[in-house]
Amino acid sequence: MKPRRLPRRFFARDPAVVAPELLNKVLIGPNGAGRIVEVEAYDGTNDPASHAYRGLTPRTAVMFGPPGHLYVYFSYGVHWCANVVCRHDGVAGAVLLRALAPISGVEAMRVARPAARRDRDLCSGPGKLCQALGIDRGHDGADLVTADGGVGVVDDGVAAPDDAVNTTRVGISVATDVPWRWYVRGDPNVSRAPRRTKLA
DNA sequence: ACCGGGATGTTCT
DNA sequence: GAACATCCCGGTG
Repeated sequence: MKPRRLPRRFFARDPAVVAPELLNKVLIGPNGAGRIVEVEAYDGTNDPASHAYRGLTPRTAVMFGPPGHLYVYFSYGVHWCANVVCRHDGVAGAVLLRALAPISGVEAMRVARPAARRDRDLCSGPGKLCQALGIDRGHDGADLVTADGGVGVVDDGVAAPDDAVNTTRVGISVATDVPWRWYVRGDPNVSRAPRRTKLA
């Protein structure tokens, strides 16, 4: 099947519906492309873990805009993380892209991520995949449907898995019991669960 | 393998 | 000040 960009209406639904359907779609960035193998849904209205939960701020404005755009935020003062904006204009929601299986541009990704020892380390985390693909602040608000800023999501004919693992989200401290993380079963690029810091 | 700690901007209390 | 949708490196077993 010839690759096609996803239509706007694909994104204009609840993030928890869009997220598992994004598995096996292809994210294109400045440095290359990768198959989406891990995602998390964040609902801006009812979900205290969402950046948009407290309302519209300069940082979260993109999430309140039209669906199909990229919401890019700066994490821990070090990394960029990329989300796909969902739902309709005025209602916030997003899907965090957590891991990719590299497809093309692997050489450029290796240059962009010198710390990656193996190719499976290139895109196996939300900060890693942005560094590998060259996604940063300049892509916040970019339209994935028109691929305006060099970023886009396409369907190349690989269906979303019907046996994706559905579990709780990673790295948050509220709503930790909500099962809004999905990943491709057995894929080596899926991020490792962060080590629990020792509690007092 | 596991663990501790550092980096470091933005947002919120 | 503290928390944060993270990642990397170095020490120890």
